Amino acid sequence: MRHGDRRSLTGRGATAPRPTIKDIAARCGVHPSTVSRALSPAMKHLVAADVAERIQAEANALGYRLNMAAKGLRTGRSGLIGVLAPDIADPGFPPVLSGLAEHLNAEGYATIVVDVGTGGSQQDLVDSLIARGVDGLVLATVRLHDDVVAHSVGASTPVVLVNRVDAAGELPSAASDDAAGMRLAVDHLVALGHRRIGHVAGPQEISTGARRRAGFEASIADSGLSLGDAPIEAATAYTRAAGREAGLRLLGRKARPTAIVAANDLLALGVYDALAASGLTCPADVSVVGHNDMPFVDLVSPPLTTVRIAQREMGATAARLLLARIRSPDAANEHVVLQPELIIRASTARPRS
Amino acid sequence: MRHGDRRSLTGRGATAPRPTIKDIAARCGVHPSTVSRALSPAMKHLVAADVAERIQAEANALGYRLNMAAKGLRTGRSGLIGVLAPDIADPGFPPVLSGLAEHLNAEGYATIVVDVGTGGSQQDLVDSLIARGVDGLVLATVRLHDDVVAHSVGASTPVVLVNRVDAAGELPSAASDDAAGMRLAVDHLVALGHRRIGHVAGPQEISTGARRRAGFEASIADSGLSLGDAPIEAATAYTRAAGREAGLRLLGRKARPTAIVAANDLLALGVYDALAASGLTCPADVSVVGHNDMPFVDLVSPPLTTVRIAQREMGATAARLLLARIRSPDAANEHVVLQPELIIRASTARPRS
DNA sequence: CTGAAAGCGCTAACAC
DNA sequence: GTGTTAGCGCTTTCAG
Repeated sequence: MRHGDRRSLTGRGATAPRPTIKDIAARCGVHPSTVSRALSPAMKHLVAADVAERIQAEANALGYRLNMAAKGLRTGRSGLIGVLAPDIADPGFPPVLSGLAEHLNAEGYATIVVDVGTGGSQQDLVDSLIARGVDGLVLATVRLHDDVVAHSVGASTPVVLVNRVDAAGELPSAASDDAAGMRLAVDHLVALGHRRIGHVAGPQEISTGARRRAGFEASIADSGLSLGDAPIEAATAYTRAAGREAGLRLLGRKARPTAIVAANDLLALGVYDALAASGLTCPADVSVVGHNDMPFVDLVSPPLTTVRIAQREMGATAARLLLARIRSPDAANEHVVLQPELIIRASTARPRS
Repeated sequence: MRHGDRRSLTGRGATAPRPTIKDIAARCGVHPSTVSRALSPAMKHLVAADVAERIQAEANALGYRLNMAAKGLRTGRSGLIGVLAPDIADPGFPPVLSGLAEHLNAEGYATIVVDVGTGGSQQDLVDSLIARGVDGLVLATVRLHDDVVAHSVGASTPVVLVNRVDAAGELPSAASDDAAGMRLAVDHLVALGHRRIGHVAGPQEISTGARRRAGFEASIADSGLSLGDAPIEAATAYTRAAGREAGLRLLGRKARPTAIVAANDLLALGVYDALAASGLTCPADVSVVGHNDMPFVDLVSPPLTTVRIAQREMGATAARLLLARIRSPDAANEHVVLQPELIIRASTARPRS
């Protein structure tokens, strides 16, 4: 189908209204419902081949486009999926979104992404998405104990979580194995000879923050190290600035750690800032490990050793879970946990002896 | 308005259908149209205060949400804006999107973003957005000579361009002043003493690629340098890999340039790769300048000197242009050009004497 | 195989 | 101020 043979936008003059199935019906001398059938792949078999062809031709000539709002009103399904994103400018999120959209588009759904930063409360945004008739919701923003979760459980619109989970595990989710990621990081540092390893934790009301912290503590204990030699400072947000603050606090401790594992890459970059501010160098004085492997951390100085999480796959999985929920709303809760991978670069080295 | 006092999602049981104005009307003993009026801020003044209040209360109690599809079908306006993005994972785009969405949300519009990478042809995506009834379109993907532009001119759905322009300037646009940006870059290098300055150009079918190249040539000429000493290699795409290839070609020239200005930051990072592969160091052997100032280029090694473009403002401007177009479709074409700024970091230095 | 009729939820004339 | 009526564009029984 070439583009030239339909007049999509132009050609009808700037003011002509969009053609409807009625217009096509009139020109073909058939009833609108016949046009509807001919133009619907699923119902096309119910109409005579020659008639269907004539209708199709006329539709193309007119540049006809199905009105999804009308269809949605009639069928009760909009083909829209709402996505609540933490902050679209956060470099960590786009890959997830990309995996999500790709999967959803393939099934005929369009995604409408709302940045939580710019709007009102999370619940209001969810409500406005519901008002738009979304067939499902993907939340990438929930806190461990979050009102939206309570409101979403058993709701008529299916909801899945991505990148984060709720404390009670009441909603289906696709997330990375945070504990495994921290184990990878800690084991790597221990193998290098580090014995005093600090942690810049993420916000504790967010599952990644809490679980990575817990994973850190468990790994330290399992390595036979004392938790007393594993100081933790929690950052107030997943930002470079908050990482710097927490990093500074960690470096100010009496027994300065020889390595720091951060709950994510942004925090790790903040730790770089703290190191610079303290006149220390990485990895000579302090080794640093991040989490997520966001774009370009291989280019910073020094290139960041980090735990790579499967972001695109996480998005694709969330899409799959949501689609399953839409088809059978009462299916059991599935929590998909994706395995991370340690990417060793130049920010980690043996401690000074 | 607290969240507790409405039951939005839960509380009606998982299977109950969403309440409609009819339900509210029945419970309040009024006609549906009265409910419609009471719930519409613009029409509320037409209904008695006490009745309006009762209706509002009942709506809250029921967790009623306006059905936008139905409203849109009736009014012909969906409150949806379609955005065609080049690649959501490209770190340059999110700030634009963020500025766009913020502005649009404030006016009650939701944005539906489609990644051109994952779908079919650009025109098909536009058509599907039109089928969804979008009130306007923002294209961040057009090439200089692009069919979509021809199809969009005089179309019934307003279209604006962001970050890019079409060759004939037929559509309203918000973009950075590419020529001014290149002048900033070239002047800076000339002031440092460079006399052989190369350019890694972007794809020439894209306005930024073509205009930055033209701006580069003009600046070189105006600086009194010979174009013979200003070799240019065009990259095939705005990617780090393409930048590396083009950079390698530039560095392979007989008279190697002492400085390279890249058409964007991703290409500049590719030039870093090319330098590393050639055993050269930046800025000692070759200075590098990027364009866009995308997130974290201040952290790469060496921190990148680059031309900062006003991305959020670009998005906000595009939103403004689109809203203006929606209100008066026949307004004159406006091309807003935003001024860039040179951010000097450590990738540029005096040439070796 | 095709036509007729009804209605999804909402708004906007137009009455009273 | 409020009710009545009609219809946006589409799908889907139900007849024939």
